[in-house]
Amino acid sequence: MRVSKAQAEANRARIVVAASSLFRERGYDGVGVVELMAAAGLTHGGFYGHFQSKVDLMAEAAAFSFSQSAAGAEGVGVDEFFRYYLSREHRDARAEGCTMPALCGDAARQPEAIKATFAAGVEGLLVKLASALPESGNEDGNRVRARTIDMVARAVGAIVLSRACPDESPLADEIVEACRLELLRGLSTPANN
Amino acid sequence: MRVSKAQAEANRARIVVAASSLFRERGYDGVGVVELMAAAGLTHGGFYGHFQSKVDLMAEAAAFSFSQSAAGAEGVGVDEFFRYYLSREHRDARAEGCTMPALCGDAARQPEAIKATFAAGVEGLLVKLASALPESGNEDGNRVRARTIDMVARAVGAIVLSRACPDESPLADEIVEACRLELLRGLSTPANN
DNA sequence: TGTACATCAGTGAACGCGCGTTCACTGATGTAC
DNA sequence: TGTACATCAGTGAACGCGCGTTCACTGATGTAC
Repeated sequence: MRVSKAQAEANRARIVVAASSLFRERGYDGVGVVELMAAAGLTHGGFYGHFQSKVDLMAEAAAFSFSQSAAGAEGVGVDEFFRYYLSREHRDARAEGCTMPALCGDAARQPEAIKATFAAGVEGLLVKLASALPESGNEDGNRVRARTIDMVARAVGAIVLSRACPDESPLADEIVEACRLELLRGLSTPANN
Repeated sequence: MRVSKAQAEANRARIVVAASSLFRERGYDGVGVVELMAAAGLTHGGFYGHFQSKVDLMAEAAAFSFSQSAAGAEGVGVDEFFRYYLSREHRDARAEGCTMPALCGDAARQPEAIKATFAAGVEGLLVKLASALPESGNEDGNRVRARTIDMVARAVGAIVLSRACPDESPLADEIVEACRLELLRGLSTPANN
């Protein structure tokens, strides 16, 4: 059942796309190779023709979702970015949402290759946000960088904490809302201390 | 090989203590019942005499580590609390550190009983911190609560992101340090916006 | 352009392994007399 | 206080299951002539 080279490449791409969603939704240990391949319309035996190992796909899926997020955030203001990031919609959209709150906990226990992919994803987001931040005359680059890191940590932490609470619990909603308000407030009155 | 009632109770407690560390270090899926029991000096067969299921122990271990953290933070200033929380020591001490950055990602995919335990742990920390916060005349209770939630999210997010970076990478250290500085700065100049 | 054949993407059975859980058994504890 | 026996905490073999990975095979693709 050989398949054209173009078809094979498309199949491979479909595996990566499906994996990036399934992993975000259920974690690296929560999805097996059989299900990963089935989600791309294939059977599991062909997996090792495309990837060296499951860990290999984990890294590639993470890289894909980071680049996808970066593309999606193109031309979006910092304000707008966090307004969506810290929303109930984003919290509930695990499969399509940001990879960081979905998989950083898992990534921390994975091989260095995966952690390197995550670090690159974080760095990419930091650079993008820092450059999109409204200019503030009396701030040096270090301070802008520190504030950007802090904002990302707040946003990731809020989603992580909110998702760990029972579905529909008041605390889950309170967390994303409090963090959104506080973060946006800080954004409108930049570094005055 | 029956054992005295007191001994059995002590054994059970040792299982919970060992589990709370092992789960934090390697995640819920990363430690099996055999290893959990071995860490308490027992064999796996006796597990179901103490707990209904592995999930049961997961909830109990989380409750234990939250109450342990609460006891350890007794009488500690907010300032001092976050100074340690956002340190490389804490980031590297996964097995003994805060349960939130270690297991919230896993908890999000677990049954509601576990998520309820996490929500209770978060709520407990929020109450403790809010009451320990230095009084600020012109802030109402809602604002204090929101700022407390925001601080916890920042701290948890920073540890989560830092641990997802390769060990010894500059970014891993930069994240905890930037967040510590920003958070402490905000603490010393309370809500002026 | 048409034919003959080598290539190789995808299939599905099979591998060893560790998982959570069950259960018949052991033997010290705790109780009844 | 001492003896006889029921209780039950802990043991370790066994269960079915799903995991990541391998491999002999199939048959359409792509190539050589």
